[in-house]
Amino acid sequence: MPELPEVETVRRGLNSLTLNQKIIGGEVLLERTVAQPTSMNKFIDGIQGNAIAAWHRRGKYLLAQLSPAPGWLGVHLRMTGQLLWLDKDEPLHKHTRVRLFFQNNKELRFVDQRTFGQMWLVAPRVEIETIITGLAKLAADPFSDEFTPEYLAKKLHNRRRPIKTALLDQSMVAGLGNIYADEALFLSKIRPETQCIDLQRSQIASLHTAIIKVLETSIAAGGTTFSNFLNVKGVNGNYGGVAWVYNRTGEPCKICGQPIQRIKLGGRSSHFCGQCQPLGGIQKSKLSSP
DNA sequence: GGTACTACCTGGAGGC
DNA sequence: TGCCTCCAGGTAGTAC
Repeated sequence: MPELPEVETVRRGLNSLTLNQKIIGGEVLLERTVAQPTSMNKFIDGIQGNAIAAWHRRGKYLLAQLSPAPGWLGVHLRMTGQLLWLDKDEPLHKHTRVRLFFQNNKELRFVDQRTFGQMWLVAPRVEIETIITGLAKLAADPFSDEFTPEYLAKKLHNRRRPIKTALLDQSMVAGLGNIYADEALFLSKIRPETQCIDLQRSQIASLHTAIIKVLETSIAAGGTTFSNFLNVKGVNGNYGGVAWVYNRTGEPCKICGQPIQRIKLGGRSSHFCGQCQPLGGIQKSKLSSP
């Protein structure tokens, strides 16, 4: 399930492979993948003849800046979406949803098993947030100057909800998902069900550091090995091998040896170590690397 | 306004 | 072997 590090890995790959090459056509194989415009012909007509000047990322959204018509192509991978840069004659995968044809027999292919992923075409001179409405709700990016311990403390101030649920809320922190929320909470020794209002300032500062650290570690590893994440060349990431708690239910904690526990919060699985992440307590740090 | 819950969707795993 | 049920999870919409 692509989160910020996976989306950033894809963005970097796309920027190295797809820029300044004319889009000569396309094909929409699953209509609901394209959220805007609702007409498939308008989508293809609007995008062809352009090239991609640069790929940007906001939270988990990928935004392609089009040229010469200064519009945008927005992509959200949701759960299982993949953007693959392939030769046009590569056999079609069963879950291929959208194809964009480039010069030189190349193709950008959107493959998405669970069909949650979406694409938007934003016409020139149209405010991007009016089309991709999720962008307007995004909080600060963890790698932005705006994302400081004070910013995080302000966001969590007086909130009566579990910190894990808050971290998954994109209006609190942009880009975190289930994997890295669990990992960041482990690194900061905070139990997932801890109410935001009960967090001490030092815990929030620790959490702020942990969020950045875990995201940087994963980006350096090329994203996660979990699920079916692939970069634009179809290669899996390497983060899974160094995960502290995610997807390790019952396995020994890498710090204390206690079995990793799993609970449900907000309908999502949360993984934690009951010893290293005591309820309401702050433990002396022993964490360095797995 | 803040929070919790549900639907969307497909394929794999597990039980019978 | 085949069928059924449950589970995974990001986001939008809805209810309270």
